[in-house]
Amino acid sequence: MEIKTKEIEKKWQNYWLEHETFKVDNKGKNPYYILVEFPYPSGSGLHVGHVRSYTAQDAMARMKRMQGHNVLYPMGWDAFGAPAEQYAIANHIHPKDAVKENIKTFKGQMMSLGFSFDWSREFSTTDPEYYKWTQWQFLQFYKHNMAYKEKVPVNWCPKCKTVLSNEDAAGGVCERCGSSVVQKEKEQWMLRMSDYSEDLLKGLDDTNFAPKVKLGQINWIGKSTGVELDVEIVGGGKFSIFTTCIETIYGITFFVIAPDGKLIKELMPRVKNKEEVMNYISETAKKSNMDRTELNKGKSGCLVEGIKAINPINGKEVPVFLGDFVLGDYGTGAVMAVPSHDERDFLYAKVHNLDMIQVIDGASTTEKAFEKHDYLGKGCKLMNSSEFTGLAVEEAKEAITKKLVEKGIARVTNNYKMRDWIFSRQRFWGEPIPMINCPKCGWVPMDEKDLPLLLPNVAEYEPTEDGESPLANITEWVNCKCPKCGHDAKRETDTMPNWAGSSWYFLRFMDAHNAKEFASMDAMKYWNKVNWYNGGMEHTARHLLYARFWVQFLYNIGLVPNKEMIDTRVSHGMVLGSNNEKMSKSKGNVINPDDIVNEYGADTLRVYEMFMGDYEQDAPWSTDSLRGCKRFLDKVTRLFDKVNYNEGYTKDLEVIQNKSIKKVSTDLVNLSYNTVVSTLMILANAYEAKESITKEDYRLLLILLNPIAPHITEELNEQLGYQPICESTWPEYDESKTIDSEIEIGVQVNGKLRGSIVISLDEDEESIKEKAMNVENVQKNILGKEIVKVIVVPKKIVNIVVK
RNA sequence: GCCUGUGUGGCGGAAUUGGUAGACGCGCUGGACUCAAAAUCCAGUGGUAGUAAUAUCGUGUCGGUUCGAGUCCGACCACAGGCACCA
Repeated sequence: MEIKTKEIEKKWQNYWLEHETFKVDNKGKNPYYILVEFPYPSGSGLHVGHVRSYTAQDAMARMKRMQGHNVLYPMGWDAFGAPAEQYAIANHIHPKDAVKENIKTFKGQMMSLGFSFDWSREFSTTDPEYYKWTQWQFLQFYKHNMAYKEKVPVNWCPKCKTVLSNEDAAGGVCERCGSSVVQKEKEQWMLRMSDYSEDLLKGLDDTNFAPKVKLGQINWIGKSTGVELDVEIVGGGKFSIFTTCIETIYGITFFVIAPDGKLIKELMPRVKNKEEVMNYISETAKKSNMDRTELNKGKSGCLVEGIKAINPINGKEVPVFLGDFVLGDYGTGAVMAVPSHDERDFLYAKVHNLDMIQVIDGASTTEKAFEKHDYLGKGCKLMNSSEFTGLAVEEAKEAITKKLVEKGIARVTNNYKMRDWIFSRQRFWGEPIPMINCPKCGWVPMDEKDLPLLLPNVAEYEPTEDGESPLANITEWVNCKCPKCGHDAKRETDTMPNWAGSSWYFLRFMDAHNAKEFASMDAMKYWNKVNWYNGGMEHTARHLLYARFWVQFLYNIGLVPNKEMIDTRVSHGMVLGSNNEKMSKSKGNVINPDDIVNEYGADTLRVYEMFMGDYEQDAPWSTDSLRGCKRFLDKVTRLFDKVNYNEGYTKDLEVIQNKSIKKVSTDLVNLSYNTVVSTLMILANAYEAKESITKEDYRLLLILLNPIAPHITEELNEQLGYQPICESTWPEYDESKTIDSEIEIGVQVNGKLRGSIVISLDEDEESIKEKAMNVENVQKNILGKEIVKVIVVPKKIVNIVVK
């Protein structure tokens, strides 16, 4: 049998397209929704990493279809974002044109790999028919008081001239351009995501996310339970602090407040060293949160002269400091400092030469101790704490809380790390925020019937110097009438973050061309949930949380059928370069899937990417291993010439065939793609060892291999004279035929392997023992020794214990 | 620092509930076929010793539990990713 790879791959890709093999309707039995993260269509084309996850889910989709499921496996484009905008600015074209080109490239590449996407549901987040609904949903957020505009300290990238969310400014550098991020105050649209902290936490119970994914979400939400405590200021006024260690309250020797918070502004009139304080505040403003929290181990800060605070438990007056390690937007923006029992406070106290009072006995308070982390005082008792002295830490926590709560100056509260979602971007290439600023009415939402609010059709634009969106310069676009009073007004020029469109795209796939709604309730009820969502680990915190928040909001206003619309979430490892580093142009280790498809064929690339390693772990590229997969497919092809004219299956292949069906069927849904391939290699090897095999033997191998290598298997199957595999059913296995009648088990003496015996499945223990004892090498090792006991583990092992 | 992963041959990696460690593939060595090469096929391939049977060591390190540990427990080390003076 000779196979012309390029021709047959094209042939079957056309067949699937012409027959609309993978197009699904929103009806029928067993709906099953498999989703892979849709790509950002960058200028560099499809990455071999995309091929890995798309192939994996494609294989699952193909099997599920053959098993009788109505499988939705859609694909689209997440095409708003900075790179397209920057490319467009540099080349003086409209980003939509650049995006159109890139999508064409991506789609062609995907086509050449034979993915079984339902292309009838394709869309891009940049299509006006799509972003109309993203804007519409924003209006729902606004109308339900979930969107608001507020001046907040934000991360500012001086190069991109835009604000970044905390997530985007990780490491103190702009995720996009690498410039240092500075802090700046700016009016931003915000979504009240923090209102959903508890729901987002609880909702995880209704999902089947992988444990590490759930943990990622939990850590991001960052719930902690503690006490919010009112602190009086000498001479009037008060502020609040949040602490999780209220039991150390007698150890307070100072308070620290955030230089970027509201409190210090309020106190300013009473501050004696205004100049010093102002200087420190402006110094802090230059730093990103990362600078403040990580790099500044020196514990910078300054005393706020003229302000003294009163420890509410004992009336003691202590000084108040500014310290940039306290963040204005977390907790209350102020902390109580107990240098004896908190490492951070300890270091701060050392630098500023402040008092320390030990209040937990046995928890030592030296630098060494903090290094060894024994300052938590677990199981230790309180000291220097008035009537609470002698209580264990946990008891004291409860008792002190009770007393303060009864006094009406403290509340038990939960605090969450997760903040509201900064939803504005000062960019051109995003969904325009459909809000109008009227000098008379203030912010007025656009009329829903006027959506979509289209981006202007201009190819020339630059970011403004003051950081406004490029849209601000396009006056004919900006100027409009107030929908409420008709007065001259101006549009919001900020656009949405690129997370917006991806927060609900999986809902749109359920009903991709609905012109009346973002998706009909009927369609969403039919598919019910995304059964299986695959993506990169880097998206399991941000994107997944945004998407869940978005869905929960839609659920609360009655627009989606479930509070969680994604059931299982799994993540895959990266495909690294052959040098074990991330692929990048600068490192010269990039593999272009087109080259591989051209030289070896799509099937070979698909098999290799499944075989390259543990799907959930990173794996380096190896062209040698790829060639091995090509050889495997050649071997499968050669087996065609072994086919005889006998009916049915070959009897003595029965066990390995049933084993293979079982293994492939289960491994394909357990992310064990690499062992699917090895199982099929073993099956092919077994076939090869035969003089000849039957048509049905051969076809079984082809069907099992089809999800991973769909082209070649369809072709060989057709040559055999069968109907296409994609229109066939998946084989079932007979459990009783998956077990060999005779198996070999090891024999150990004192836990060391000394030989092996072959036993039948129903062999009784006595007979097994006898066989084990008679093994020559076992005899040698037990000679002259007392047999203490003989352990026989059925079907596993025999261990003879001697002394 | 914290959280989460991951450490198994020359390489990628296998190994349901603890039960013959290294499946499968790559690479390498030797051989067959060939004028030759490619392709293919056959044999071998964790280290050490030995012609061999076999012995011994061996799943990041050190301990422990067990008849038996890659797998369980306790300390630690290294690497990767994420988060963070989070009070």
